[in-house]
Amino acid sequence: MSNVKHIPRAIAIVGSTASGKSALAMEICKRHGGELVSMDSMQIYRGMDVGTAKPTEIERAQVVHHMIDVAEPTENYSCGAYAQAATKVLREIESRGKLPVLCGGTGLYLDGLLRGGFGENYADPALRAQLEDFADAHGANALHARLAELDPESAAAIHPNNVKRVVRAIEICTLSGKTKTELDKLSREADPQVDALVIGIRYNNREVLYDRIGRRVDIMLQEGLVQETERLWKAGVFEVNATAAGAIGYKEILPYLQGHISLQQATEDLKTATRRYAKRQMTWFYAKPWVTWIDADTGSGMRSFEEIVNICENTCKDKGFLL
RNA sequence: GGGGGAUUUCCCGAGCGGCCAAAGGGGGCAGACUGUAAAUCUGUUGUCACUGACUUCGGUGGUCCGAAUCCACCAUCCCCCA
Repeated sequence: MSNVKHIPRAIAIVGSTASGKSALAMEICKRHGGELVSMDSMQIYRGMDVGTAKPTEIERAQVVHHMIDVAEPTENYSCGAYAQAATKVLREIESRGKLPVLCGGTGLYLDGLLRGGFGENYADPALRAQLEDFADAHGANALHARLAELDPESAAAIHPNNVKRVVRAIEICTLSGKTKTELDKLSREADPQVDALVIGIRYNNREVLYDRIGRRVDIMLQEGLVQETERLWKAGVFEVNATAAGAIGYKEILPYLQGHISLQQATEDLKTATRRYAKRQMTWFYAKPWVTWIDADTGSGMRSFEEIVNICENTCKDKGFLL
């Protein structure tokens, strides 16, 4: 039979938005012949550049970037599709003798990659719509009861009010012919797709991070976030109920374009939404025992970029991911 | 100068004599999340020695067994007449 399947090794850099993870990942790539693999559910989409803080042309010329601009904003990408495509990319990078460096803030995508076992992408928009209508008509609890019949364990794990998740779980059970619980179990037992050293950038002083977020938003506005949103609007992104329409930035600017609120209000909303998102990312990553944390700020203030890069390199060396 | 309406907990905003530490929303804080995830959802949000006590509803003083809710005056803001 076959030998043990080779699993690509990779360094993964995670953290909340505006944490500085991209700059760190770029630097690691430059120094060690790496190629960057984005783990970002929104940089996936073409034409969403300013709002997703996508790497610039210059940056992409300096370091090869993957998993960016692989789908249209009007289509719906998925975690499963990401896991499969990214796994392939990682293998290719390694076969080229380069170092794969994953970087991004979409925790679910990282999970998908680490756990593996994703097969077919179970999705049926018509069924989905039908289930949503059922919830509207009969209430969230009634829909939840349907899931409880199909897959009691999933039902127990998902709050009845979380209609979106309940719908998705029923969709998966229906299309796969298995319970979601069974599929999760299979995925847990499957071989991991990547052997990754996950490094997280952390801010002990939240104000420091929030300042960075504020500044980043101001820059996005200067770089044409409003115009970009308008382009997406005209392309119909907001009409088709696309995943991309839920991206922070466009969602907050749209009411301004529609004349409902002032640009100042939209800017404030955007900053608030970004801060809240950052908090959710922190909650997600803090709960993962396998993240090795680097403190971006110490008791005496912000660390220099140089210092952060050095700590990261040393950590990678200690764990055998860099020579 | 005269008449009317406001003032509520971080913000917006309900409440119009007891069931009010005060609805609801926002924000904050904490959390969940393996298949749409920058999404979605949950809890919590006056203080404390916390199944109870204490301090809050512009200010001061009243009425009442009892007031955020009624009365008087003061302060600030808005509208109308002049």
